Amino acid sequence: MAKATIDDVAALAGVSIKTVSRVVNSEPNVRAATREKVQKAIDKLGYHPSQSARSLASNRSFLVALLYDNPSASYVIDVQNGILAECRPAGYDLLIHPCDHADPELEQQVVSLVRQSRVDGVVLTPPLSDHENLVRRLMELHISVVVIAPAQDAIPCSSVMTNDEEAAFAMTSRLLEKGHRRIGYILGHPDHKAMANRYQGYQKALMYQGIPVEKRLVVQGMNSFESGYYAAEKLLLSANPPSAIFASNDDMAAGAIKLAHKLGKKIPSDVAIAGFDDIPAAEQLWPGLTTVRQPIVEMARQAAQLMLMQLRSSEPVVQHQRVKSTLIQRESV
Amino acid sequence: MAKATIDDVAALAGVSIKTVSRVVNSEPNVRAATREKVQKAIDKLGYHPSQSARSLASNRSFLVALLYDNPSASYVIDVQNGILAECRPAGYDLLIHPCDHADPELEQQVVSLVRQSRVDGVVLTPPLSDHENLVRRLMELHISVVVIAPAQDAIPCSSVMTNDEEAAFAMTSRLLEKGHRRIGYILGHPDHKAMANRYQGYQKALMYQGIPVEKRLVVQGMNSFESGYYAAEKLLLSANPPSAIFASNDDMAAGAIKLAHKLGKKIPSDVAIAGFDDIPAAEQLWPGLTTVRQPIVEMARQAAQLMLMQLRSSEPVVQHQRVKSTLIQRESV
DNA sequence: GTGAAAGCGCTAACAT
DNA sequence: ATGTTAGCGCTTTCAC
Repeated sequence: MAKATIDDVAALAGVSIKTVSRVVNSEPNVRAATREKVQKAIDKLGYHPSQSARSLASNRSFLVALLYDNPSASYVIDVQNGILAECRPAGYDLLIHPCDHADPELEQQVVSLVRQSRVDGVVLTPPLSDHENLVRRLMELHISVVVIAPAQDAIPCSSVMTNDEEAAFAMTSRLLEKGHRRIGYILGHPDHKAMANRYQGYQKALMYQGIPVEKRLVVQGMNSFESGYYAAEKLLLSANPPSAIFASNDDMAAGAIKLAHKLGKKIPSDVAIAGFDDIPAAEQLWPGLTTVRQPIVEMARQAAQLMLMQLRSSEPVVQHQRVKSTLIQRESV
Repeated sequence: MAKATIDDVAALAGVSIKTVSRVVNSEPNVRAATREKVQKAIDKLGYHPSQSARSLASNRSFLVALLYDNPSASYVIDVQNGILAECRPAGYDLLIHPCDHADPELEQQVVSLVRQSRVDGVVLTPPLSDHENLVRRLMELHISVVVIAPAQDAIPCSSVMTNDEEAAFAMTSRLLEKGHRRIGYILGHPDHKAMANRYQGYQKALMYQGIPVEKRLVVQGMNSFESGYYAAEKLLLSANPPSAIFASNDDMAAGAIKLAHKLGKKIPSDVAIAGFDDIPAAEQLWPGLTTVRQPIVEMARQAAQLMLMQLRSSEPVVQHQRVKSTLIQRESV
């Protein structure tokens, strides 16, 4: 059973290759008896259709690409798993393609990828989701494009959105309920536009309670653990330190927690700390990190579903899904 | 510039398609002038060769698959990145394929993948690296197979090995130097044979100092954070608790640290805790986790190099690389 | 409900 | 150094 081809199967089953093709692709217009006969031949020969051959003939690769530029391993893995959960049963394989959102040649590289590998669709994660030129370029190639968690729904392709602003509003409100009035905020990477939505939520919650947003309580972070550590340093070593810190992602919150420990501050009594994302480390930290959980796997699944939908209907289908994040209460707040 | 084919390029350049093919594949026997002429036509038309067509014609897919069954996101991402760093420049794309090492149908699924997608090579990570039947099956398909960190070098294919036993020996010795005499050990998942090597190192270090291995100080873990937490519970709540705990991976060590905090024990004065792997969380924890760093990205790169080497030489090439892990001293020991 | 013929866009083996 | 001729293993179109 070296490598059976469709001809071998057809010969063994005593039918034409077209009929075998019909059976393999679950097409109609085959008598049950014929179908069974063919199936038997397939099993006996251990026949597996060649992707390359069917790609060439049908001009579809059954390949989906995931483009990402995200340092968070857990995020990427969750996205991969979510996409695969939908794509695999549908017969699509996943090509992964990490890239640099700031690379001026990004667009061209991606075009090469799409043209060469003939991928049928592309999924983008933040911050690529907000790279309008890239999205436009991709759509010109007439392939299916879906973006995960774009900052705005202005993007002209299907997307799965989150309620980041709302969730950040809720978290800030929670801090407020606990009696905190001076709440430090660690901003996310400026290239990640979605991070701005979280900051919006923070501001709105404060304003809602008539509390002014103090510039000195808002410091820049870059999404990394280290940047969170240093941002927290600015906050906690200042003349009038905040009683709580809300970091716009968990890695930075982890940095803040580590600094608090170093300074001998008790969490949450001396300083409460909140994060955003619910990375695996969030529950491993001491104390457990109160944060916002994004249903990443679910988002990726929905993105893949949108993609498959588009792939099936020859017409371009643009649809926007929305998922909800939830507040996870642990011990750090 | 809808979709140029090799014929379009040949026509525009005024040469035969074979010459275009030569230029595209950087083959010899083309005059510099001709090469340039063809290149210009390629650029002008925005020509990208079709993978499907060349796969079908050459019987190579330029696709490599990564098979893994590993819950650690950082591990998988590191492996992916390492492989891509080598494969991409060589023109190979990466297909990812998470799977279940305990699934009785695993072998068949993998065979399907390889036959259908016509992948040229497969990389396996633990615990798949020790799945002898799977490896054998894969090799029967005459594709290039490389395993990362197998427990033994008995596997009949190329591999990149680690010195787990040695590193565990070193870590245990470090604990001994610090004066610890009762060192608890949290075993890894029994299906991960490589974990047994770490335990070997622990035992040998103790024996080397004439210290008997106490059964009560060795508890079973399952590689997860939770299992580490419960294993540490058994150890620390026992009648005569150890003064140090060596967990065979970082996730379990993190669990042990969390429990120690809960019990109000100071780390490392009340109980020292050591891990293995150096996951990103290791430095984010409080106190920082003393652990063993495996050069995962480097291992993956080497694995990819072995694979590419094999892919280039038609003969099967079996080669074994060995990388060294290093002890990372932080504050938990 | 089934089949025959014509490619898909390349590479391989052999000319020239 | 360059060109010609066959396929690779399927899907598509159209005939029966």
